[in-house]
Amino acid sequence: MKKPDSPTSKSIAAALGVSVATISRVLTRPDLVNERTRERVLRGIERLGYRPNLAARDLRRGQTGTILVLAPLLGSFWLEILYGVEKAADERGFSVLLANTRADQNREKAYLDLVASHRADGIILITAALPVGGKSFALSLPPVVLAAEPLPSSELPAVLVDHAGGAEEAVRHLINLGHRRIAHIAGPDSVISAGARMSGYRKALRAARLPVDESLIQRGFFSLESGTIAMHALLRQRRVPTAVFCANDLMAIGAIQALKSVGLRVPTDVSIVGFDDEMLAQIYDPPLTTVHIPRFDTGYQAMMILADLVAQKRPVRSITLPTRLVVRGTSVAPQNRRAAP
Amino acid sequence: MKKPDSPTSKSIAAALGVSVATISRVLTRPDLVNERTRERVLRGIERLGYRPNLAARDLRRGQTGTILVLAPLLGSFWLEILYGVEKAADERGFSVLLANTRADQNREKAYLDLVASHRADGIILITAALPVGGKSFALSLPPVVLAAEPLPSSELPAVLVDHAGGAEEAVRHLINLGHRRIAHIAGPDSVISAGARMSGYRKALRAARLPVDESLIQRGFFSLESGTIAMHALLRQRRVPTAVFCANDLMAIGAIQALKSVGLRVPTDVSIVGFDDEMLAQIYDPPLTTVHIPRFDTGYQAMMILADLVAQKRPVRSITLPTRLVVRGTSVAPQNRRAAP
DNA sequence: TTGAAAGCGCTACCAG
DNA sequence: CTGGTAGCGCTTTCAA
Repeated sequence: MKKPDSPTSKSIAAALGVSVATISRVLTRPDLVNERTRERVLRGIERLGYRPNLAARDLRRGQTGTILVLAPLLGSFWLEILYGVEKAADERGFSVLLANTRADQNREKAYLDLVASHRADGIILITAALPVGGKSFALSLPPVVLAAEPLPSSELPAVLVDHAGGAEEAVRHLINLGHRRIAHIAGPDSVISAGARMSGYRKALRAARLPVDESLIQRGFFSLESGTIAMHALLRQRRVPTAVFCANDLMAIGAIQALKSVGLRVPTDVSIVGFDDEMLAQIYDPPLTTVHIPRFDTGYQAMMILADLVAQKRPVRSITLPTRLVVRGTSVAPQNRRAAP
Repeated sequence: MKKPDSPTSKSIAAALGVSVATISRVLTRPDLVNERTRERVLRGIERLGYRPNLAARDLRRGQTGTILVLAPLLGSFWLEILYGVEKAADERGFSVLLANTRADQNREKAYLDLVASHRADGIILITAALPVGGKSFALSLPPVVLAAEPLPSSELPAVLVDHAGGAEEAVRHLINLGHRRIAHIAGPDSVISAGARMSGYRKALRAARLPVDESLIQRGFFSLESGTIAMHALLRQRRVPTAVFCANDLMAIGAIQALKSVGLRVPTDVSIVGFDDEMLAQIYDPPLTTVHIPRFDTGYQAMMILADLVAQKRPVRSITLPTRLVVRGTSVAPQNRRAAP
């Protein structure tokens, strides 16, 4: 029985007749090593299957090469952001720790501590609604970058999305189609981006000199059911809207289902526009007109900023990414009912 | 200017007038410490905001308390497995590193190395189709648990799903409804579970003494488009099937869209059953009859097994989880066309 | 019950 | 260009 212990720099050094310092240099600053020794060491490492112990390296360097992605829940929406983070992390030589806080403050705190505990160098916070532990948080702040969703009154660097602009474009699209009575199914007040989407809706209406009818604004919770309920409420109005702009795709689909359930057709009777452009939007029947959010890019940029932050490179700025309207099958010009037989 | 360095066990020990050993013991073996000292140390730790340096702990212990989840791509399907892994990891005190191999062998190799590099203690492999670096892999094997998808000829502990049983139940459901001409849109040959689903299909047919018509079996690639294409191929058969069992939900929806495009209705003209029970299946119109896979549980169990493996606890076994048929709106008894006017 | 001290494996500094 | 070596902060004997 031999020792099945994995080789260390020391054992490799001994086997090759060089010092551990040389092993280390070959791996981290190869330019400082004579080419022939370097080759020899490299071959030895390969042959003996040596892998540097990153725990030791981390300890010595005081860094981990790992970042933490913290999300309150992990829907398919956030998943794509994660892809982007991963891609960038890969390029910058970081590993990605993933943690799901399930919107629990305690869990969140615990995960934030991972940075203080030297398990990660920084954090990408993908969150909505949930403020992070108040002021005490801001004090001993680890490197944090916000992704996709702003936090109230926070100076943290962030990669944001132009929710208001996207909403405005969506509603303008409806207006250009000829709609005059356009409703809005909004997201919860607690979510900042939901507010931004609503203000975009209002702005587009005002820009077209259309009245903003508050009874045409219903609030939902981003769930399919809440979209259905909101739509039914809209249907009870004296004059039913000819189009509805929904704050996300799921509620848009809920609205469509409500419409179908009372025998109204989309888009013939009512046009619907969603927000987010989830996979769902493309696949649904009819395919949903919606506002695309550059999720992958959001994650990618956030990771890049975080990497700079950790390396204390350039001064960090926040950036806002544009959205893009994707016109599919749920938005058409309003049909003049009286023209029908 | 004071040192903004984070406190270490040494600095805490000095501040409290105890030795570093005591600090360590309070945190890891509190029972070995006198109650009063323990209280005092705990308070001191709290007050000074001490967090043990996990890199140092990892180095000393030779373990990291971190596991790696390796997935070839991260669809919403895998996401729920991830939830389960996370939950269990949380319970067992592990952190979760996430890596997306994008089905690239090199990246996969690199990530596998994270264990050898002491960045993680073990791996949960969520994969399909892709064999992992051949025999050399099996040699210096880190603790690995397979989730959801078996690997060809592998002895690795795994949490599997009874794909064949689920498929059989789905087809039996169709048969019980009165269908006799049931087609199958299969997944790619390279995916083992796709094969299992097909064999379940065959088995159900045989059990009902129904002929297995090979022309009624079309192959797809788990994508929506491939489902559409396969359905069109089925439509070209001399006698169109009255029901189609699809190897996943996406292809089922592709099939439905193909049917709609030629003016056939689901389920009136043709019944459709999917597999996986993705969120999509519930939301789609009509809602899809499909086979539910216990994804969360799969991840949860896999993590539990891995934790045991890492701790070298009980001998590790593989387990197979059952599926569950979810009857929704796309499967009904076949309509007798001749009875129509 | 507590303290002193020996490393875990690596990197980076200092000599040569 | 290379080697020797001092720690990084922690856990864990071994003594007291």
